[in-house]
Amino acid sequence: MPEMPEVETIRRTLHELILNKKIESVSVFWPKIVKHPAEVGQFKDALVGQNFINTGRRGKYLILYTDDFALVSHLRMEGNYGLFKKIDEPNKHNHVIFHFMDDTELRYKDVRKFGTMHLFLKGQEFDFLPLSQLGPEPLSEAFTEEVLAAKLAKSKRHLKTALLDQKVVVGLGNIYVDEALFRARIHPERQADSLTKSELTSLHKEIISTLAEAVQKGGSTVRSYVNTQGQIGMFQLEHLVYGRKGENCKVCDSELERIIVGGRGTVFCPTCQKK
DNA sequence: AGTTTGACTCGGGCGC
DNA sequence: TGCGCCCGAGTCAAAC
Repeated sequence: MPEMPEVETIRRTLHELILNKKIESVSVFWPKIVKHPAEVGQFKDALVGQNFINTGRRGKYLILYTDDFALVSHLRMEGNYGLFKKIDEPNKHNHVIFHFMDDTELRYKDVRKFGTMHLFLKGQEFDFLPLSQLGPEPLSEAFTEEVLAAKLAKSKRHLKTALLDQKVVVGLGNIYVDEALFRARIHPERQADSLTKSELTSLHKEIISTLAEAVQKGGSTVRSYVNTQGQIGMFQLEHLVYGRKGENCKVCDSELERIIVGGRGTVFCPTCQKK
């Protein structure tokens, strides 16, 4: 479940670990993870001799930059990276390994194997899917209330569904969308184009503050997530609704309900978030 | 064009 | 204990 705060935390902790590491070879044990280039052999060959020189993030995508390439990595549910000694015990869920010239290697671990990797020539990564169609970064100046309002005004979908659409704004997944909607006191099934000006103001503000706090707390550990240093996040302690079905609302003491919105489990407070 | 549906990716966990 | 089913997150293509 890495959403934006978890991916950002992984990026920050990974950055210093792999900076200036030179790739000697790459092993891919589960080729389906590599979506581009089409041939896994090209993926591996291209990276030989490359140094990791920077890291980036776009929405929930982690980007690892080498001298000539951009490796765009989506962690989906349980993907994660770790730096290990080559002599360290292997894990059966390590599907891609970047072997460095020294005695270390970067291991991509993914129990569900849902994650994806795309390798592009540096500078071209934003010209193709999966990065080419993404909406604004929620913690950037591009994400204004006006931009959010304009996108929602064009949509008759449920508000929650619209907010999970990465063309509207990137980074929100099932955890943070429920948290932001609760903080803004708006029902997840409100029609996206029905929000009042003050609701839009509140929603915009709460999306930003929820994500910013979550980044600051190192993300949310719900089941398996840890950062690259093996540390869990702390924002799950701040969750007001996600994973709290049947528990009492921390604001009004009502019992929190769980419904399905757009096929996604959704927890909200029927008193604080009226339709 | 906007929206919905389905496909796709799997192993863990649960029910029987 | 073992088997089979289903859940879950997110994206994208196809259908509507």
